Amino acid sequence: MLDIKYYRQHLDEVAKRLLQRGVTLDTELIQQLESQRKQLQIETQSLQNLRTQRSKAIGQAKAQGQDIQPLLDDVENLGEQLKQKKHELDQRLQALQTIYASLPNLAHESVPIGKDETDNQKIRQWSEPKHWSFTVKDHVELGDGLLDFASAVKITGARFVVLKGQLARLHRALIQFMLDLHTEQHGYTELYVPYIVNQHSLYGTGQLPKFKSDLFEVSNDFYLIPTAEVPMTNLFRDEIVSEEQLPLKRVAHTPCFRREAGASGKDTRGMIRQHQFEKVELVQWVKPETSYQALEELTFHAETVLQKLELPYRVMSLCCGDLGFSAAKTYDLEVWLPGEKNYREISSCSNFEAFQARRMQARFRHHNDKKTIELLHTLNGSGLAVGRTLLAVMENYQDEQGKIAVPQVLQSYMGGQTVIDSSTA
RNA sequence: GGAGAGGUGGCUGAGUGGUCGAAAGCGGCGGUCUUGAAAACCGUUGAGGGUGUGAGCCCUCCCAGGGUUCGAAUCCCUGCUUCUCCGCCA
Repeated sequence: MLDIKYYRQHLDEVAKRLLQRGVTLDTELIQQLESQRKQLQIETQSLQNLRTQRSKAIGQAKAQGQDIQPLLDDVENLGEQLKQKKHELDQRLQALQTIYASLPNLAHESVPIGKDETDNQKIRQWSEPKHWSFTVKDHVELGDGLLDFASAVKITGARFVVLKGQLARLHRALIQFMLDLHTEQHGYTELYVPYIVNQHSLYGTGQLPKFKSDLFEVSNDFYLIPTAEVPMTNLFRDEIVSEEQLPLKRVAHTPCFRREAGASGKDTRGMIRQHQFEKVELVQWVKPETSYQALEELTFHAETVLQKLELPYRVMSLCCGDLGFSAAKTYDLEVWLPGEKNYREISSCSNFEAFQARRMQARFRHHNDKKTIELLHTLNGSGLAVGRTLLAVMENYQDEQGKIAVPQVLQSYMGGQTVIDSSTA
């Protein structure tokens, strides 16, 4: 959410910038609601003030043994009036809150203008797709025997997978490798977090109220996490940290659960788009003036995983129209998939500025001026999506016989094994 | 799952219907003293919001959400949560 005061004072500018993101703001309605709100709030508060004064007078009179009946008669209607005003005020406040909470973040000035993913801007590219002297297979063919979709359908349903043998181990090796890299070389502290969260947490990071249909609801007020961003970022909900603690950097590996409600028919082959997948997530809490530098660093931390795995990728700056709800700026890392002959998203690194922090009241106290409390800026990025990394490794490390070489950095996590052969694994 | 006791400011903890946003202590910040520091002493010290150019004035918040009352930290209901005991359990 944006600063309410900012909405009030710069409504036209906000409307203009939201339009870049494809969101039309009914400024007239907002202005109308705001002016009603202002009037009702003043009236309500003055009634509350009156009530307090009268109640105190009654208390005093009673303490002195005076007859309080005349005073009670005097306040007879006050409660009813107050109730009425409060109700009217609440209606306006709720209407405004509903509008404000459903509005996305404003894009940073450096974000490319555009409507959809075709307008995303390529920032850089690392390495080149390999040239193959044989017909490459995709991960579904390569994983024959180890990548078991049929069993998953039987156990659960579509968009799940069972991994077996050396492939399951490679999957686990990737997780260990990523966690070790980020904790040992990039300064992140590892976390283990709940995979089920309440609605307050989902509101804080921006999944609720707008994107409920993307989530698996376990029971009333319990949801499976769609990303570790939710439990991690909410660690500092309603907290005031001291400036010296910043930047805070955390990493966690969790499964992620997504309904993929809007994706029916899309990416149905293989394990590109699953209801359950593993992700290693990077989260940072930083001072506002450093958040864009932090975004570059965090993106580089994610890129490092791909570089060490020697997987060709490119970095895309998402345009206004393709930006996620809470993000002010996002870099997507797209890995080369020979089986698809295409780059596919494998990490998304975003600066949310104060958008999430405001929703969750995550703040810091200035070191020099202890009275000053300011909202933090939050960032996160996948470092990386494990399922997609696994299939990227499979497709990029295949040979003519359909065997998969184990990337060098993973070999120590695989007991020294250098090749996965699905016919023997 | 059963029984009992709790949840108050950064922390400890008092407050069981009236001028309480809340005693006291600790901690923090500023000062006096000191060559410096400590000690001692003095002062100060929660958050969110409304309104106003401003000084200020005002509202809300004592786990959360409802309720009773002229008035609620205090009484009632629901939920969450912590601790102790019992049961069950990876």
